Amino acid sequence: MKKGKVSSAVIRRLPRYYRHLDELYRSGTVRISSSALAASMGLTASQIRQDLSCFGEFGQQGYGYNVEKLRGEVASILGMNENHTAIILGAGNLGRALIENFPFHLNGFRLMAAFDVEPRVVGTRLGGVPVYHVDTLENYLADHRTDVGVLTVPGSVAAASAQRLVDSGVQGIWNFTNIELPIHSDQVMIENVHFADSLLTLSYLISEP
Amino acid sequence: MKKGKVSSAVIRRLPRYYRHLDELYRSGTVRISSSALAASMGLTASQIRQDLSCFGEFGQQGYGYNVEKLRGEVASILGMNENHTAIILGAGNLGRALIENFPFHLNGFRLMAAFDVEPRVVGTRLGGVPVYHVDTLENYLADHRTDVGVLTVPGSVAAASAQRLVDSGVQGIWNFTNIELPIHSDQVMIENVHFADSLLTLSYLISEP
DNA sequence: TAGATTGTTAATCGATTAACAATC
DNA sequence: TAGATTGTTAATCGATTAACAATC
Repeated sequence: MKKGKVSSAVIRRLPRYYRHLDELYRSGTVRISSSALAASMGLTASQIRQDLSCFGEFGQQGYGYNVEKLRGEVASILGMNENHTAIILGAGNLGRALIENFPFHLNGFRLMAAFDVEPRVVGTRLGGVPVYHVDTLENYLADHRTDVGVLTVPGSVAAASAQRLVDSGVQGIWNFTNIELPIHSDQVMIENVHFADSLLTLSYLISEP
Repeated sequence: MKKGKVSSAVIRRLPRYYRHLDELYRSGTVRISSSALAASMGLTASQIRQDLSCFGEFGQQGYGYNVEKLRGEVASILGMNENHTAIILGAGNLGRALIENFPFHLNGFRLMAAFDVEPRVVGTRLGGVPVYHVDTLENYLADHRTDVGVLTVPGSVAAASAQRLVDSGVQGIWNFTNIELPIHSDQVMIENVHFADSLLTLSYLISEP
């Protein structure tokens, strides 16, 4: 039964469900029970059933879940069928790594353009994606509906770049800078990928008790 | 008062505390109260005091916390003073981005070496870090105490590479591949940076209600 | 049908928040 | 001293787990 508000704990688990279901699907598994999925993911069957019940009834008593169907449902819940568009700000090493290696299309996104200031890269294409000068960002965004801006600029210009994205009306920012963006708008969702936080967590875990 | 077991929710907040305290410190702030810190981080003062009390008593009634001291305590809790060493497997785009741009030393790590198979890069240096052939990995690890292996190899060799790191006795793996590593050892901590999970979370948040 | 397994309600557990005595 | 703020204990809230009737 569709509920109003889904907790952030559940939302954070959804991509993992998708990943596991996709793997099961590609390995040819047709059906799976909540307890089998739980065992393979290191969760409890109860939790999986409870999580899924936030969005609907996808299983069948005595049978379990059809893998292909459930995978599709989770994809749909995640918005993977909504033809999201993205642009990326910053075509340095990390930006290039994402442009050339990250499979945006497998996650329901089309990466439409990149923006940078470096004369050697502006005007070229990286992995099929055109690179424009960042001065033309607002013009581009006015003409092309863009859902997400990927932020891989230097920290020194992160806040200003984010503000430009917000002012141009993007819905989400995927932030790879080490800055806590000073954006507090209900209109814009911010998802941070803080490498340092991740490494420091690992540092804690391997350190002296 | 030092407690036995610290919840993972608390651990995940520690790097953020460090980041904010470091920023306060560098901006010249000398003291801060739990409520002021809470306001600036979007938490409650209660939570901050509760979190810190897992590790000791760092404040003073009527005064609050000395920023420099608390920053140092959190750094120490995170293991930032333990001279951790790391190597990186995979010097492709993403690997290079980390080698050249990620400030390992600011997080208590020294990045000692990179490993790859590509003849054009093996034998060179990237950002001051020597690149060796991955065939020499075990020899290197036998001779150099290494705490963390950073995994930026293609997904197809991720599991095998991780196993080699584990067999050579690293304590932690910082995993950037999109694979859920099939390592289940109490000896090795794994920290995943799953880009796709992060983007799909954002996808959910900006999608139709 | 009998066995299996769901979706959901109730019970438990853990994490966050509130309150306050201690004290700088 | 008086005001401020801690560390900690108690209360609340939310998330996870257990149990079970419904049913394929």
